[in-house]
Amino acid sequence: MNQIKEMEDLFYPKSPKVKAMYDAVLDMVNERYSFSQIKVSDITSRAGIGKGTAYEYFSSKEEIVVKAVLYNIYYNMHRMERVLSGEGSFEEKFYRILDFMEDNMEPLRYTTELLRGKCETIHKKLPMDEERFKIVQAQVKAYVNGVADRYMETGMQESCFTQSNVILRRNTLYTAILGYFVYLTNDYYDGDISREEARRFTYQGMIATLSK
Amino acid sequence: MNQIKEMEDLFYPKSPKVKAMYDAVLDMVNERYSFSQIKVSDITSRAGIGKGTAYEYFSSKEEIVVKAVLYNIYYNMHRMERVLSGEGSFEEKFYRILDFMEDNMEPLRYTTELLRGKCETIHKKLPMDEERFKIVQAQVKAYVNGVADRYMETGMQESCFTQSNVILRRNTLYTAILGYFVYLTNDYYDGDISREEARRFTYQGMIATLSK
Amino acid sequence: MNQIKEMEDLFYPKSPKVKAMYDAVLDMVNERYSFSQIKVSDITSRAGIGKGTAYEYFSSKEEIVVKAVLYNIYYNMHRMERVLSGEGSFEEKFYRILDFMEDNMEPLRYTTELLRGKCETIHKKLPMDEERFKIVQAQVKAYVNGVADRYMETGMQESCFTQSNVILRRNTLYTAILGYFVYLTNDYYDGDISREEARRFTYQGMIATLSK
Amino acid sequence: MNQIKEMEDLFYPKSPKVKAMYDAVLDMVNERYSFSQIKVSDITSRAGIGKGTAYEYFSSKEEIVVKAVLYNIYYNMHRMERVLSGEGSFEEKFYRILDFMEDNMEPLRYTTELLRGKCETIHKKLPMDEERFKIVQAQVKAYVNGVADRYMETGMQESCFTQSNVILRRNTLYTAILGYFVYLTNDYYDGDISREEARRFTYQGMIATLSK
DNA sequence: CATGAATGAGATTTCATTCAT
DNA sequence: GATGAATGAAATCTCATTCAT
Repeated sequence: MNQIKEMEDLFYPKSPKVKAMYDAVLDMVNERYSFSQIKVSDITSRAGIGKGTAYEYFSSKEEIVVKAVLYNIYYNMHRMERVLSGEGSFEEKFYRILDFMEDNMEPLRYTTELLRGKCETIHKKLPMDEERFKIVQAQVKAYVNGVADRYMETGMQESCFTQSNVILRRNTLYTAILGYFVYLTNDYYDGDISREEARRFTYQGMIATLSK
Repeated sequence: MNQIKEMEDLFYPKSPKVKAMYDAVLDMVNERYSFSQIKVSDITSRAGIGKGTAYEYFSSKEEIVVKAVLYNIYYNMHRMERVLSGEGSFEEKFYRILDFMEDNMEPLRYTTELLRGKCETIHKKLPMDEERFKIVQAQVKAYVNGVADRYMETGMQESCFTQSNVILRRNTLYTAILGYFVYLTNDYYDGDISREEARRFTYQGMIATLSK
Repeated sequence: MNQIKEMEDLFYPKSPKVKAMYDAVLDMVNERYSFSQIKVSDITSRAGIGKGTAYEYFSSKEEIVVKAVLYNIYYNMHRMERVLSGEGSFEEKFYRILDFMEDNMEPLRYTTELLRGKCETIHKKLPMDEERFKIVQAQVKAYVNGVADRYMETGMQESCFTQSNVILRRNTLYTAILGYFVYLTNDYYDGDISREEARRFTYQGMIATLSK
Repeated sequence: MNQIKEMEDLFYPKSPKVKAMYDAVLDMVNERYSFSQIKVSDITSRAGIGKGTAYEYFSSKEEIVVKAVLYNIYYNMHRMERVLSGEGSFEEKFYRILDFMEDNMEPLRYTTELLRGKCETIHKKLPMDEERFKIVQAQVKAYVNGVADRYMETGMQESCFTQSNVILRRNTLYTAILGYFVYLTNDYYDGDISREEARRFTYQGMIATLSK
């Protein structure tokens, strides 16, 4: 719990300029710029600040981009958590998750890739050492898993499915979300399958997988 | 069919030096080097040739890397196709697919990311124009989809499931594969879920999703 | 004499903040920071003041550093002058000079190097023009030479040596001091020659050089 | 002896471009450029090569400059050694040493300053670690001392002086050379003392210091 | 007066690409 | 064909200086 508190301290933007830089990075991520295609000068000009200013708040491009995407995850998971702990059925909330994923597809992909890539180059330039970075990564993951687990628990309580193994339930949720991405990036738009059909089919697949 | 023929001409390495360069690129991809982390000098030194030689066969780094990964897909899909048209039950073959995916996880991820990224920079440096490139991309996709569709058809014939919509079947296969990736990259190794359990659970989820 | 008065006006720190900045610079010089390694932000943070404040009193980094070292020379030569015009034999005073040099070795070296370096860059940033700067330099030199000459005159009066040429006497004094530096930076500490031996040998060398 | 061999390997320029870069650095040193005033672009343009070429041979500006000055010392000490082991009296050779010093005053000063400065910044950028660098430094020093000691031994043999302590003799030589620098940088040119007088006086001071 | 956030000119460094051999 | 030394455009990063508060 105070781990999350630490993340909050780490990533909550202290200044509007930092926020503007995070937004600039995330815009570029949404426009599918890769890490090396994102130039510091692009970030600062989009953020409407001078190039040198970036280095008042961060010590390298690597730090800017990594913190921007971690901030994004943290910020959005927070919003999602509120939605999931609010009103609505298990199924309705599943579609809210898909909405959310649709809005954040690119940063999520990007984060995954960034966190998985050959990191030597990146780690060397981060202010935190590799050990510290792994802890942060683990915290993010634990946080996300916690949100997913609590959500799946409500599905169980609503008798939507019967599977009681927490890990299988969680991974099945992740798989269903990825499955929806498959529609998004492939066929739903070419008319064969409507967006609604894809969503319902995805939901039912998850339920079927977790039942009996 | 002559589309495939064309790909074959395009990607089948004409010279052992080209093959060595493709292998070098794919090794680096497996070691999680990102596109910008792959240096031309690394490729040529790993391939055991001079740096200038790369430009005898390709006109840019972009061309080398893109062709290497497309070659990889083409080559492996070919092998997979033979497996899938050979002996064995639908379920057995599913596990062969997972084997294959496990062996080729990195290049597959990489290819996906590379083909999805902001391509202006890359396209500008490819010898084919964007139009031409999209055709190649579409051919690859159509080829892969064809293999998947024929495989799923055999599952229908063996009465493993009842779903008759080709697109839903295909995407459910892709989803199941991605779902197995979720285990690979997350939990199966930390002891909660064994590799075998993860595979069986994945298979059954796919069958459940496609039944009734 | 009114030249010295002018130096006094120029370098006697008007405000405790200026004094703190001079001290900060001199500390860094003693720690062997080169001119470009001394950052304005280091000076001000060591002096315990804000960065902008430096520019209330000086118009460039160059001016701060140059005035700090000139101030240092002026201040210390003043102290030395009092010692040399006080009680004690010529030989005793020589050892006091060596004491003093030992304490101020780094700033003295630094000043020498700074005043000798390619000065275009530095001059362009000084509030005084090159002409004016040369005058100040000449004043410093004349002042130092005056102190040395008066001291050597007492050696003559005490019949320590016979050389009557003022310039030869003065330069021999400087040479002896440099010679002691040779011991300080080389051998005296490695056990072969003790600090006391080095000092006595240096003194006797000077006397021998100036006799008959 | 094979230590010297190692230095030779390390500093003898392998390519004319490297030699041209060394010359460019040494020219700038002679023009009194400080380390930070020497820009890589100046070095390469003076050497008549492209900026990137510098990084084919060296991995940082620090390495270029440090190797240039070490090369210079090594090269010149070599020449000097030949002179000192050739024909001529002890006194004649002393004036040859002064000639040599006059020609190489700037690089010698510079080297001294460079090797004495706060080196953190510089060491971090050298390809050799601090340990290795200290060994090279020690080799240079041992080499120079060896040349000096052999020369002073001949003075003893020619009965120019009586002092038998090797370290005192060596340091007295160094002091005499520095003493001549005092004339060079101060008074000899303003007409009071001729260049010849300064040299003779310096020689006699050294002999007097080392006699009886 | 005092401050420190903001700036951008200018430095170092990288690496895809060329081309003489 | 094959090579790798040479290149320079373009990137990251530093830090003296300004100026609104």
